[in-house]
Amino acid sequence: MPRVSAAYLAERRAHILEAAARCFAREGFHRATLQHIVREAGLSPGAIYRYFSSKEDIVAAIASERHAAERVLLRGTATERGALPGVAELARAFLGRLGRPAEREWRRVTVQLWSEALRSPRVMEVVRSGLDEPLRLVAARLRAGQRDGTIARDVDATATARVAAAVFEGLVLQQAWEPGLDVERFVRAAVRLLEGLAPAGRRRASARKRQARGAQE
Amino acid sequence: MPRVSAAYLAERRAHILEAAARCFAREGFHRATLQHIVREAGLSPGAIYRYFSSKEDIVAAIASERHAAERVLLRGTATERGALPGVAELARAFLGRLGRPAEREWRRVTVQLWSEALRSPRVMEVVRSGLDEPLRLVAARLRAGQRDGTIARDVDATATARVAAAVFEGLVLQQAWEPGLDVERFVRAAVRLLEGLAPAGRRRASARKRQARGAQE
Amino acid sequence: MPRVSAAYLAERRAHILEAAARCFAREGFHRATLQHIVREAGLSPGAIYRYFSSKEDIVAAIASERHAAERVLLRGTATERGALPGVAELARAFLGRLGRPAEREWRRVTVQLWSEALRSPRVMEVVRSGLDEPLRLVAARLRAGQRDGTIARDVDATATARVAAAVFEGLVLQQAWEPGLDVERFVRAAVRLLEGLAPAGRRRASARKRQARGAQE
Amino acid sequence: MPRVSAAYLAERRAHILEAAARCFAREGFHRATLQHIVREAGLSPGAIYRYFSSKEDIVAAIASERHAAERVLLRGTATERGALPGVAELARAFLGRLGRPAEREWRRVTVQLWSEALRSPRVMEVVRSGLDEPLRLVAARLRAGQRDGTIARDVDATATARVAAAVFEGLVLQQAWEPGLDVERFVRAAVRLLEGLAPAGRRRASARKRQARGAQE
DNA sequence: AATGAATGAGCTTTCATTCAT
DNA sequence: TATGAATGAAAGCTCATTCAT
Repeated sequence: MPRVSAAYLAERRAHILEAAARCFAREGFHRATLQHIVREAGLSPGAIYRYFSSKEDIVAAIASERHAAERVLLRGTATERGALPGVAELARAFLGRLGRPAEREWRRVTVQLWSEALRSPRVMEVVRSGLDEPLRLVAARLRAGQRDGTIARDVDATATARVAAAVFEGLVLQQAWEPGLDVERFVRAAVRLLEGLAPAGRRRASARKRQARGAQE
Repeated sequence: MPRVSAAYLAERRAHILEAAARCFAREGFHRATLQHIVREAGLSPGAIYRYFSSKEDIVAAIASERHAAERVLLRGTATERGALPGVAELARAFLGRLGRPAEREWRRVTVQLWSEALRSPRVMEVVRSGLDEPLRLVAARLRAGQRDGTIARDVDATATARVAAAVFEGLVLQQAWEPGLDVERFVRAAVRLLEGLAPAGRRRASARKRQARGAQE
Repeated sequence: MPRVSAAYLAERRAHILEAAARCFAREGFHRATLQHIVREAGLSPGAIYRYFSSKEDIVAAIASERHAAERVLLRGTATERGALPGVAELARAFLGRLGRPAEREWRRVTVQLWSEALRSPRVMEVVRSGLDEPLRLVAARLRAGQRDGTIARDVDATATARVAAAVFEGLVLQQAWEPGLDVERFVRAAVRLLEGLAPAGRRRASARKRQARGAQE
Repeated sequence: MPRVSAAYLAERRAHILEAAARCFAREGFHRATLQHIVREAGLSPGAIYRYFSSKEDIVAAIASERHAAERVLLRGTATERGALPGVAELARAFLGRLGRPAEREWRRVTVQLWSEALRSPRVMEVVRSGLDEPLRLVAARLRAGQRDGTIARDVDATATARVAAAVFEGLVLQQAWEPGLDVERFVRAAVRLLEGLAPAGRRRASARKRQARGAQE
């Protein structure tokens, strides 16, 4: 099948990546053998190696794809609204997406990428650069909120952004372990925490509204 | 009628686990071979198999040890103080401990256990039961705070406990990736978030104290 | 009804063989992959297989080409002069040619063909028929020398021809290992040995001439 | 089978080497797979890798063993006799040994080592150091002969030693190709050539003796 | 209780060859 | 004719595990 289009090649590559991701989600990077991927992709070993130079290359490519998808998601969130709602929207975008059953596979792969990053500089680079941009963005929004008075001045924007990222990571993890987790509820609790960053005086109104609903469970 | 004392056996077992943990931290569960562990422990393969039935058994044992250590830590935190300070103390105990360089190895192993849990029911069981107890404890303290008025009624204690656990997990992860991370600052930001859970009226005083210091960075 | 001329085909074939020989000289028959040859020739795998039915076919073709070239060289040496000078000329023709840097590649390929012949009847046939003709020719010249009195009667022409061939082979080998080898000097020493085949009485004159120069090193 | 003697280990190693040599002689280094060697040795792949770190390591070890054996052979030849007989003895020792059917396998392996040396620095080193010592020894004996008058002054000892080595190499090759070769006759012809190095005057007597037998074939 | 040589299934990767285009 | 993506058998090698000593 010679002289095929670039689109065909890209599609083939994506096809392999998807097959590999399914295998990795199911069995882990190390248990999933190339034979599994070969079978899942319906190809031959040689075909795989035409698109990727090694198994690790596939892992790194998956990390990259994931990273790219998150970057798109990140940039898609509006910046127009107030700082606190902006961050909350970000949280909903990221966390909410994870709740979708279709993402189940990705959550499992993501957790593995975290651990793989500890061994593979290539994966580490992808994973860390995937963390840095959200960190900067959230910190910037928090600082904007401090300037326009919607966020208390005593908040450490940089460190709080890290905490927010940690919440996201922890959710990915807990959901990977417990697919039935109630993400909506988790997200609401996270957003409630964020609202505690508002200056003391400004919290009254929203607090009262919420009080009406009452605590759950 | 054992030829050697139980203490000797326990010591041997612990010795192997420590050697294995060093190997796992250094190379990951899958890259670390039994030969590496054998070398690190200064023993023979046969000796290892006298104490553990398989490599996975070693991994599970490490997870258990970790779990037991955390349980001790958890139970060591006082319940006497008010709810919010109690949770904050818990946060400091767990998060602060992670900052110690000596724990660096453990952080790396922990992240790997998370991903290993996805494949191994045994590890999963240990890891999840290690999460459940803190979850219950934190939720209970939050509810106690709601009863005594130090925590707002609109807070979802159960979900917030999960968010708190997520913050802990995210910190473990970020520190594993970036050993130089400023944990103190991270912990302060996390505690600040928790304080936002206080009822609107009660926050004025502490907020003003903090305002004096100003935000960092 | 060929679409392209026979000359074009032959040229293509030769082009591939040259590319293959360069690869073989550089990496050996077994390390050199068809992909290497494809790249070196600037063609596609399919194109190669249009001219050769297998990798081994290329090897055999290279051996044949080499053989043909040597046959030409062999027939080009004059038979007119006396027997001993005739053999010496042959030696000079063969050995001297090897000294040329351009032949370096061929020496490496030749040594590999020798070893390949042990496994491949096709290569063996080519290699041995390439040895037989020189063997017969040299033996014939030695016998002619015995008839005209320039070579001692006690010389075993057939066996001596083999020894002469061995000298040639050994030189190819030593030069393949050590490209800087002083071939001229080697050839002189070999010719000097041949002169020892002259009947005792006839050696005086040439011996004295040489004595003047003295031994080297 | 733990804690075995060093002798057992050495024997095991030798056993593997012999099995490998048989495979290599039969199929060549590249065609002979580890599985072949495993089967021939009656062991498992893992067992082989306990003694050798790679297939190439086995090849190099075989070259070394061969080299060591030749060194012993070389040193075993007397130096007491005159120079020319000394060299002739050397020739007989080396060449004669090759004629033995038991050495057939070794000849085939040797030819392959020559070609392997072109690709493997390790093998090259072994092969070349195996050539250097005989070269020096033969050259020294030739020079001794020149000093005591048994070898003509016009002989280039160094280059002639190389020619002698070439004769040896050529014989190995020709015999590998043609196991039925009459080595005795080849050796006699080679020795006859060496005798031509005697000063002109001294050759009369031996020449006449030989004349009686006459040329063969 | 401890040793460590041995096992062997199974890993990732290669590469001569094919054939739809 | 030529292309080059695809094949798939088989390569070298690893390593968790066993068991005779």
